[in-house]
This record gives sequence, C-alpha cells and structure tokens, in this order.
Amino acid sequence: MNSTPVPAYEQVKAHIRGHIASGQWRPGDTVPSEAALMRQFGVSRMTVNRALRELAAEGLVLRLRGSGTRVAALHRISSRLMLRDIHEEIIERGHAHAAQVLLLRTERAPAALARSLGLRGGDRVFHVVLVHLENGVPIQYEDRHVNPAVTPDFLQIDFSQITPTRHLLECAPLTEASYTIEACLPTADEARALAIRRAEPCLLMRRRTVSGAHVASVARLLYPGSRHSFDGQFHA
Amino acid sequence: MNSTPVPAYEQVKAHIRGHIASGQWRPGDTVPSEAALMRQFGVSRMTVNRALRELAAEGLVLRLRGSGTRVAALHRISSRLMLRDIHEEIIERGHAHAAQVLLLRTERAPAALARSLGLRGGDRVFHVVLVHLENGVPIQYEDRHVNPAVTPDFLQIDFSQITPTRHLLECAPLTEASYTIEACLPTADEARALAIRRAEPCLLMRRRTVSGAHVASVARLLYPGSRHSFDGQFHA
DNA sequence: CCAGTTTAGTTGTCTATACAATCGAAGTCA
DNA sequence: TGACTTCGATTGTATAGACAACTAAACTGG
Repeated sequence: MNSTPVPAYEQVKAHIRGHIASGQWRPGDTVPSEAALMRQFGVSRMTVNRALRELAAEGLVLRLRGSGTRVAALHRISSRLMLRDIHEEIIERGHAHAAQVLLLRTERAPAALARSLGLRGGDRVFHVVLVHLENGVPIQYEDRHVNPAVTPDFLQIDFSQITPTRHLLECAPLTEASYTIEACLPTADEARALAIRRAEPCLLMRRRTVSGAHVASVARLLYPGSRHSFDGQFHA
Repeated sequence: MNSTPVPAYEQVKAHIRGHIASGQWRPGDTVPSEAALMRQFGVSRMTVNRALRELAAEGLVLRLRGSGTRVAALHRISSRLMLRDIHEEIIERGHAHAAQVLLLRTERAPAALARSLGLRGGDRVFHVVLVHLENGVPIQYEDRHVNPAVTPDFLQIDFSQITPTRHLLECAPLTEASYTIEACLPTADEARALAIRRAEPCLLMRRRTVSGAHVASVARLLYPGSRHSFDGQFHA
C-alpha cells in the first residue's frame, strides 16, 4: 500500500491540506471521518488517525471525539520566531561577530528586578552590558541581569569570546521564555554605544528565560531600527 | 496498563521532559531507546514511539534512525506569533472596536508593488487606508493594497463594519503569510491619523498574505510604540 | 410536546506484530 | 593497515483489532 517513498500518512495529509488550501473545504466544513478515509485510501485506521492527529496539532483541523473533524478557522495561524544566539545568527549570514563588554559586575537587585528574577529585593545579581557588532557595525545593545543560582562563575567568563546567551544555554537548559517587542527611543548611553542618533527609533526585545525551577535571566535587547527587523512566516 | 485518565504516552513524555528540564539529561545525551522505555513503562512500542515522535516534533529531542534519540540543543526553541484580526483582538480584551476609513479606491500599481502582489506594473489594485480605534483611541494605521483577483467587490465593502483582514479571510482561505517587524517614525499623515507626535517611534509590521495561487494582499500595519507591543512565549 | 433512553457513528488510546531503512560497531579478508 | 561485509540495535512506517469515551440524532414513554 506504500510503494512510493512518500509515507501513506503524508499522502493523506497532503490530500486534506490540498482541499483546504484550494478552498474546496472551507472553515467549519466537515472533513471525512477516519472510516471514510480508510476506505478511500485503502489504509488502516491508525494511519488515517496519525494524519488527522498531526493536522490537528498543526492547527489546520479541529477534532472532537464523538462529533468529527472540521476545518479550523484560519484566523490564528501561528508562526515561529526563533530564540537564537546572535553570534550564530551573524555567523550564519557569513559575517564577523565581535562583542564589546561595557559592564560586568555584581549588583544588589531593586525590588522590581528581583521579582522578575524570582529573587528578593537586595539579593545579589550579575549585570552585564555589551554591544554586539556585525562586521564592525553595532547591531545589538544587550543589557542583561542574571540569576547567580544558575551560573555562579558568571563574572569569570570572557564575553568578548562567548555570548551570554550561549553561556547560559550551556549552563542551564532552557525550559521556557517569554518576550515582548516594542518600539522606543534609545537613551543617551545606548545611542552612543550603538552609534546612532537619539531620535532614531529602535526595536526593543525584553526577554525572560526560565531554566527548570529558576528564572535564569532577564534581558533588554535593543536594535537600531534602521539596521534590524524581525522576520517570520506563517504556513497553513 | 492505563488506569489513570492520563494517557500512557503522555506519562512517557512527562518522564522524559522532566529529566531534560531538571538537567539530568543534557543536550546531546542519549535518551533510552524505545525498547528500553517499553520495558520500563510496561507499554507497547507504538505507545513509546508516539511519545518520542511528539517530543521530536516539539523540538525537544532529535531522532536518528539506526542511531537513537538524543536530547536536542535548545538553541532554537520556537514561539508562536498569532496572525489575528485586530477586531477580534480588541473585542477579546473587552473593549470597543471602531474603524475610520481614510481612503478606498482603485489605483494603478507601481512596479515594486505590482511585483510583490504577483502582478504587472500598471495593473489595477485596490488601496484601502484606515485607522483602528480601541475605546476611541487610535491603535493601528492600516495601509493595504489588495489583489483584485481574490475579491472583485472589494470597493463595495463597508470597512467601518468589517475589517479588511476578516473580509479577505472569508473571501480567500489563507495559505501562507510572511511579515517583518521594524521600528520607524511615522509620516506626517500617519502621525495625524494616530494622534501622536512625529517623533514617537512606532512598530511597523509589513505583512504579505497568500491564498492558493494568488498573493492576496500586502499591508503596512503601524502601531504607536507607546501603546502597543508584540508578546510571545517559548515553551520547551 | 417534552424528557429520558437508546443507538449508531466518531475519535482517543493501546496492543502485538511485521517489515523496511539506517547506523555503527564488530568481524573478515587481503 | 585498510577496505569490505556482516550483524545487532534502533527508528520509521503500517496493519488489524480492541475497548473506551463522547456526541448527536433517533427513539420511546409519559
């Protein structure tokens, strides 16, 4: 039943995807039942079930036990935004990456910062500020506070050689992260470090990473608006 | 073998996830083989296989036929950014949505625009500009060009009642979309429409949507930086 | 007409088995 | 040493069958 190298469940998926993409089956329409697809393709129910289950996981159809499978409303197709190490990103573009460390020390955390790191006000935290350069051009201002619990030797690292992101990923496997993207103007210090005018709008990504039971780090990542954008793609 | 309401494959997944999240199994480490997990949990291979296959789909482990299953390097955990109708977004926040139509007409497409719509220079396209208000406050400036092939009656629609996004989703099932997010300053017209200063940085999302064989629409969506951010979450 | 019951249809999960494809290490031979 | 083969381990796919849980419609009794 599967002479081609394309697995049977992929053929079933492609068939259904095709009907949805072409508009023959519209949101809310009922997709043939597993039994019907079994007969139509001459495959077992488990094979059809896998195809439909994967389509449901992709958000293309909705399945209700006892009721059936329907084409999902495509108003919330989701895209993927990668959490990447900027070093890898730059290297992948074939460019040279360098980093200038502007600050690296221990500080007492103010209450708000402590809260977002899951610590108590006054606890000691690591603070690192650096500028990432792509082919010598400043591209990201990184202002990061780190939970000492996840990497006690943080101050000994040479961050002109390894990015904080990478170091943290190696110390503490990432389990969760959240971010917000905003537009803002740089402070005087930030504008100077990024070699831009103070009136130049910037993209600001605030990122909070969690590793197991600990909040690992909170970071402000500032990108000059004229040199950077976040890209993404949706796929049905 | 499954007296609890939690499916066996979910228990296997939780077990493996737990070992990764706690750091007991680190990136690159080998995960027990399907045969080993079968014995350990007393379930069939298909059940273990489903658990591992789903973890692989989530990017948590890498599987190599003939070789085994290893914990993935978590450098590219992916998040989801929804493509949503702003009307639904605002309603979901419990607020009131209104829209002012600033422009709605047919135009001849310049070469660059025609190219991104998959048309030829000079072809006719629809052009709509509107401002979306949340509880009376301007929140999004929408400047959109539409391919007439997907919705010939576009000019007859009352866009103070239905958003272009929703109308397009109803006319043409969405199959693909791409976007870029940038930071920029508004033009004089845009600043006036959004009731902001010209120096206020904005988030600009450029979005291009595809339906089947046609590029449906390209849009510039401008958000005041002080009133809007894009949020997201990563999950291991 | 309504409320409760039955029933057919549908999806969710699980098993035991089978064969194919691939990898890596061990073994073999020159 | 080096090239080749063999073989065990592992994952990828597929099947046929089973039972459970749920839905919606049909049915039944009052």
